[in-house]
Amino acid sequence: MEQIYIDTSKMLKAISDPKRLQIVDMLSCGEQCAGKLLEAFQVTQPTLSHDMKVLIEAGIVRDRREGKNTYYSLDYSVLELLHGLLGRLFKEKPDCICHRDGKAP
Amino acid sequence: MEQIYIDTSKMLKAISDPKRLQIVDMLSCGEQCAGKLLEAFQVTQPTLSHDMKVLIEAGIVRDRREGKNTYYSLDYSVLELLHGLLGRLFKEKPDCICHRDGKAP
DNA sequence: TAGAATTATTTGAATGTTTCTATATTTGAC
DNA sequence: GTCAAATATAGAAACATTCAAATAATTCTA
Repeated sequence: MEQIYIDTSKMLKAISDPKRLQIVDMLSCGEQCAGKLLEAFQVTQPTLSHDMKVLIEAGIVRDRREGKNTYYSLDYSVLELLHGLLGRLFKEKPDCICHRDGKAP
Repeated sequence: MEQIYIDTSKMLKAISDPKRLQIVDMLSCGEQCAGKLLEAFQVTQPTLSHDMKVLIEAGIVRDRREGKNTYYSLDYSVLELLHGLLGRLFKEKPDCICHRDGKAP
């Protein structure tokens, strides 16, 4: 299994949850602190904290501490990479694995 | 929770597995029958059958029976929809939920 | 209709995810 | 240093997912 599939699927898994997808949507207009995000969702604080960690570990979100608050923001370079990857994945391409002989990598 | 997040996350979840991502990649050059896919992966036949069902139920893949064989192909309209959705999700937009008052939908 | 080939479904065990309560950590204000 | 506010971590229960073995269903061929 090629690494690209593993890395991509990790990012996709992070946003393949309705709540986390909505968090990404909320961050798309700029960074927000945990408290603001918590107000917008009906979950406990530890649950949100865990979800943010999942997004951070996937590379999609960055965190920044400022005083008592933690601010979260999207990593656009990673998101654009993911978006481009998917665009290429869906389209026919000369180096597609279906053109290779034998087993898949 | 708005339906769009639920539907989108269902599609994302379907392709958030390295194996299924690779299957989508293999189908991006045209339809393939189950036997061909099975040759390319080191999984049992029931496992592949189950994975195909997940992709079909997410709307990403269509199946077509021809004699003893089942042929799978990508639904490009759905994939382009998903791709466009993600593109918009990541970018700032006037109707973003972060601009709304009160709680998130 | 029998038999073979191809794909689908069921079942169950192992594993992973979600999300809570309780507790800990970090930081600013006093 | 002590307290309060904001966030993180630990632990546990409930729930969902993964995947192989066994079995069933479908369809062609003879």
